[in-house]
Amino acid sequence: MRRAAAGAVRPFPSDPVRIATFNVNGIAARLPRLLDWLADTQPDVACLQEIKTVDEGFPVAAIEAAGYHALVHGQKGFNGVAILSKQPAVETQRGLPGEPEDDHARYLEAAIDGVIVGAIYLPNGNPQPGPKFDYKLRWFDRLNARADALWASELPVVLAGDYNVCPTSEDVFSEAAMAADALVQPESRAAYRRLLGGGWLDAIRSVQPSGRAYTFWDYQAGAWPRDHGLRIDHLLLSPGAADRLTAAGIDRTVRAGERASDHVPAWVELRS
DNA sequence: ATGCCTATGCGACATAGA
Repeated sequence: MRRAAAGAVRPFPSDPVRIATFNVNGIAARLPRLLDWLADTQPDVACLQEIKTVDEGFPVAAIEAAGYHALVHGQKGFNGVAILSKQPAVETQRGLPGEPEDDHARYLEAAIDGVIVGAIYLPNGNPQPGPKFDYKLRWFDRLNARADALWASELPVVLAGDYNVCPTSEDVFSEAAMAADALVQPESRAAYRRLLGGGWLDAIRSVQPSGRAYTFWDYQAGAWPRDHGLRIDHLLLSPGAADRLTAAGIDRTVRAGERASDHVPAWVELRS
């Protein structure tokens, strides 16, 4: 398959556009793995979560050398999102409106090559019940409001990221082991279902309607070798994007690498 | 019931993750 060379604009406009999401769990610790993955899979857009650095700490030079522009919404120590793109990106939103005292860096959005791409790092919400879980649900409400506004624009939109929700029991290695976890609570699942009910397409499930499609394996308790995973990284497509969907997948083998993130990338391809 | 493991911070343990 023809793909753009690193650093070049897409030379064949008829090629599908690949848009990916990857929770790197620390850009500083993960840079070698990130660069390997970019070189191997050549996504046109990559939404990153948990960069765990301020904007000034982002390795812009290495990312540019790999052929990508970078938009960064960072934070000291934890959280932080970024959007990498081969084509120039125009930022359309930084943070979600609706809660001025919220200082977490969890949302960044840009227009790239005619597609609106939102990078999402939804709050984990543990322990639940409690203030962190309440924050998660409020943040989910704000995301739903943003999704409604984007829907109304009728533009092709991809909302990609770590949603910290296992949508159904098929997305959890063990419902019993996870029963008390914020990721599987009915309120969390209901908020995610509200997006789908509004018409957004869960791209991974649209190509693989059932069965395991995990994107996360804990570092602890041998979760990866036992395949005790979760599906929590999702790409939601508006109708304008869904109409162009040609493929979607999960780069599962990334989890086996040296000093891997606990998440792996997920991606979609949209025809031009 | 809890910790297991990993990353970050101005660190010599704590916080956060999921």
